[in-house]
Amino acid sequence: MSFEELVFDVFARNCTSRPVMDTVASRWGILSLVALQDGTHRFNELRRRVDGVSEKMLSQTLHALERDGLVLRTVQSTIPPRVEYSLTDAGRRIATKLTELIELLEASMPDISVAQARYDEAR
Amino acid sequence: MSFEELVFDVFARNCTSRPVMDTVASRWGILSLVALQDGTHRFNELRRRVDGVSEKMLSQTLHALERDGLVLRTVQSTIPPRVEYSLTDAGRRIATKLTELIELLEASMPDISVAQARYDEAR
DNA sequence: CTGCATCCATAATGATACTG
DNA sequence: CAGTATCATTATGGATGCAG
Repeated sequence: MSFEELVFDVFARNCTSRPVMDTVASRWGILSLVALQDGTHRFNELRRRVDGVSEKMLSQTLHALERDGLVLRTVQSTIPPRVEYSLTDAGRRIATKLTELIELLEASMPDISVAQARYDEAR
Repeated sequence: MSFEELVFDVFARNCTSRPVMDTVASRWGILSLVALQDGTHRFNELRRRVDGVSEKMLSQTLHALERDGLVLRTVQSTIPPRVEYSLTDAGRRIATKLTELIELLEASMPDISVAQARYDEAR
């Protein structure tokens, strides 16, 4: 199976890259990937780190990222079970870029806050 | 009004950067910002470019980006009206980073497709 | 401990029709 | 052209119960 010669374009309505982008750039997808950048983490560890995520959404997000080959999930069938999540090489590359985006956005927040205040003022 | 001394953290549940990140990294937020990278565009131009977006979502997304100070909206009250959208400096910085993310993701799609096929195969 | 399954409430999204 | 309004559909979130 080879996809090498295909062109992927997120601007195209039915490109297969669209759902992948939706998963990666989703609210919890971004935070999950970035939270895994400093190494392996367990489920509830991630849950605490990604403040506000529900069990259900974190589980769903991690499975989607695993399916996309960005997150690796390893299970140790001990009692109690130990499930660990980490990034694949592709996942790490994307997480790095997401971190840059987050840093840029957080650095822009002062300007953004001022713009929002001005905008809301005007109505 | 000064926000300079505040720390913004998207990982915190109630940080004001969270909704901004949601807007920027939303399905249509990303594509709208990147579509505006090569200059000024009109509403229906963007609508054609961002394949699959509904009128409502494009309108909503552009308004949110305008409120965040990332997109500039200029109206010429002629008949028919001419409304133009472009990026602000902050918008341009973020759009540049989003473009890098898109390029990275599109370049990773061959690997991702293989991973998805393997994953789906296994169930 | 790590989750999946289910039910329910609410929010986001989309299709369509209509207006200045 | 550039939207808004309305309604239908879908996604998301919270709570709870249960299993390996």
